[in-house]
Amino acid sequence: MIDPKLIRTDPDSLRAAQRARGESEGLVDELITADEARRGAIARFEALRAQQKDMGRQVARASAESRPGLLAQAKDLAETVKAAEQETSQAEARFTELLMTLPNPVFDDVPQGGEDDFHVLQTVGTPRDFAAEGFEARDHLELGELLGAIDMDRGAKVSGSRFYFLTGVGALLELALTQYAVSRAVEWGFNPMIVPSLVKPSAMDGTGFLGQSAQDVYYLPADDLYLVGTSEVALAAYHSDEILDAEKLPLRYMGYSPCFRREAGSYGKDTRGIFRVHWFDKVEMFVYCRPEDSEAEHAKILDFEKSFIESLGIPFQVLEVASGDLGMSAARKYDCYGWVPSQQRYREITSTSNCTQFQARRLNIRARYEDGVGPVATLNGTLCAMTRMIIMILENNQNPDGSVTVPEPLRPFLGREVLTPSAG
RNA sequence: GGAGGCGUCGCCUAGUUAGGUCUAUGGCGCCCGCCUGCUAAGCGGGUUGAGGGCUUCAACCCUCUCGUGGGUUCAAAUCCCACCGCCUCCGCCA
Repeated sequence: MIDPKLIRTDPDSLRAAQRARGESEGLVDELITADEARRGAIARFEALRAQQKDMGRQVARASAESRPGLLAQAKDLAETVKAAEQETSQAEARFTELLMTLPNPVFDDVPQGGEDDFHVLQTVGTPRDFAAEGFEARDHLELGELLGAIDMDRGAKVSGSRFYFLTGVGALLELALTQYAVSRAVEWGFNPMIVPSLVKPSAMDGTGFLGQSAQDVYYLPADDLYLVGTSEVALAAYHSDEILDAEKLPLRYMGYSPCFRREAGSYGKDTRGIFRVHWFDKVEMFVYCRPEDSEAEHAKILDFEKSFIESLGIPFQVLEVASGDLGMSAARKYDCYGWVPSQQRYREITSTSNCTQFQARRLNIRARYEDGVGPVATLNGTLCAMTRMIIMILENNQNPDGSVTVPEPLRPFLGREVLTPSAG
């Protein structure tokens, strides 16, 4: 069930939003036509149905003489009702189909353009000058191999390209990062959740991952299940078909799960190491809130991300992503890009999206407000994507001998201050 | 995987064996009122939810809702089919 209020609100701003994304404005007109058809069909059907019910009562009470005549009438009516019912369900299906293809309207002040038109909002920290320190920075894979932390060769042997094993201190590092991330999230009031990474099509579609990004998703046809690319999917669908208590908003969840990505469009890109892999583990933040609070909640999530990255001593930039690169569900998106010394540039480590009411409408998540029932807003944000964060930590904290200094906050969880190359 | 049982309006529950004011029973809980110095008890009333219409609000009207989706029928909580979920037992397994 889709909340039909969506397209009655303001067709003009929907058209503008479509323009901003470089998407078809005609879709909006089609939607409006489909909605009118749908409403008309429903009204006709409901009226007929009322008639039919009334007639049913008459038949039940009818005397033996009047019964046959009434029955004949009722029979005719039943056919009309059936036809109207079919028309209604077709009109509904058409409307839903169109609505599911409509991306979330982008906020007006989002930078226009595509992948390269992001705005840099902030730069935090200063990249180390390795030349001045007298040595050349190793990349994360070289360091990982020296430390006995990353094994790509056997990853490829066992599972194929873009798979890895984290070994020894590598495994310990991920576990420590996980513990640290979870402890911070809990401290900030997020309810920790370990969530399924296989979900039904309704969950995948509801979160907006079966649109343009469908080719990036693993699908298990034998079971009609999808492997999630982020725990956002399970966390969003968690409250699907529910009416939440507005008093309890915002609801803040932290999800931990493996994430699977086919990386279909990225052949030959970032093939070295664990930067771009088919599977990684991630601690994710997810928030349900009142629509009018979504921008404030978004800012909070971004602050949490910044605070987490900064606490690990990684120089980074905060970007606001441009309209054409937002994906289907986001009305606004901020990415944090961490410094990668071996590449001499900033690369994505976190991403937070304000999906406003988009996912809530598709997943039928509402709340009971003072003035009635309506959709909530949903937001998500990366707290710690393990592989990317491991890269950042290894490269930014490396020493000339190939050892890596463990960032202060991780030490209690890792039980050591420095990772040293293994003798063998 | 095999066998059996069960899904009713917050919770429990009647109704399903002969389909028809079921326009869903009763209890608990909750809400309002009465009573009371206060509380409890007692008494009276209300209470499934969603969508839409109308509307200042309220009232009122219509549709849908008995796990979900189909089917049979003039008419389905009730009959038929499929699916989903839960429980018990067996097998297998972490």
